[in-house]
Amino acid sequence: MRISDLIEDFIKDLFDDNQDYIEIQRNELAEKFNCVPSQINYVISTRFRPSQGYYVESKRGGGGHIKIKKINITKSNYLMHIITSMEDRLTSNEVDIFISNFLSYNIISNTEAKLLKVATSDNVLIVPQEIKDHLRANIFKNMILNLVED
Amino acid sequence: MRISDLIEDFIKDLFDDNQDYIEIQRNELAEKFNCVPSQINYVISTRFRPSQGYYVESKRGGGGHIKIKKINITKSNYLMHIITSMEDRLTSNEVDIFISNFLSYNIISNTEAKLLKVATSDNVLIVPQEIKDHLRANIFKNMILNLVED
DNA sequence: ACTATTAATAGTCAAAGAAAGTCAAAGTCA
DNA sequence: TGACTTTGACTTTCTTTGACTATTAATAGT
Repeated sequence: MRISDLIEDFIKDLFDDNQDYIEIQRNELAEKFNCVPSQINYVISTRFRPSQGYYVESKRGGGGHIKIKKINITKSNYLMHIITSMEDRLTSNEVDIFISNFLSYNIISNTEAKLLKVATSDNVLIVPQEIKDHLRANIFKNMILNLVED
Repeated sequence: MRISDLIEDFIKDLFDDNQDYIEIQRNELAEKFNCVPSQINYVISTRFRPSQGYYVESKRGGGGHIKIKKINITKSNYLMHIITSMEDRLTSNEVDIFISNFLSYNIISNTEAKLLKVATSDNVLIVPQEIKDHLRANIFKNMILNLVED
């Protein structure tokens, strides 16, 4: 498994039920995973974006830290937030993150997750590169929209 | 025996009874068989198609891999039969008919029906007419494939 | 107290690395 | 000859690394 994935999982595990935010120290975490500190930034910027339901703030200097907040949600709020803040292009990587977030928030079922994943996966969308990410975003958005009311 | 056949057999042997999917690394496998990496793609695209009961996804970059999922056909002959006999083009009308049949046989839930419908609907598939029905068929097949085992 | 300096953090960005994908040409075989 | 297979050059995507920058807190000087 990739280091970035391990770090992602580690951070997500830090959230327990009552916490809506967690704090980490970049260097400490980097040391734990034996990577360069900037890899933590990479993980955060690819997996904890606002459009993925997270809000991040940080402080430098002594006692500095990175604070990651989960946006507070009901199912339909959350999905609507995702839809409205989503770009009109999506890579399959981004979709993966969305889906894993949806699952960890328990707002979709495993079957629904699979269907979302399949309908937007690179192998299935047999169209030219230039339009693939746009098509993917469109399919994804519309599918989610249909999950909102359930 | 052809190299492609050997690779095919090798991959199929990786599935043992409890696994429903396996992961390979393209370069590693190519090395094992002393062939160019792209031959792995050839094998996958000719021998592990949806109509043959396989679903494939992959990831590039460090830690990348190819994941092949095998559908357990005995569980749902009906859907598998549909998939194998389906043309590689589908109009949205045809999709509607399939879906309503699935529903009346209680093979899929209402939510699943909605997701299938949306992901293949004309408005959502923003691609040129000439390729729309083909894309639709591909999405539909792969989605159903992933419903087979639930 | 007020300021200057140093140490402790975190951020940025681009290059290098590690996979996998594509496509078409060349080869093989019935 | 025509379908299938093999090959390889080129492309794309994602991750890892590291040099350099920016900010803040702590500490030392005045």
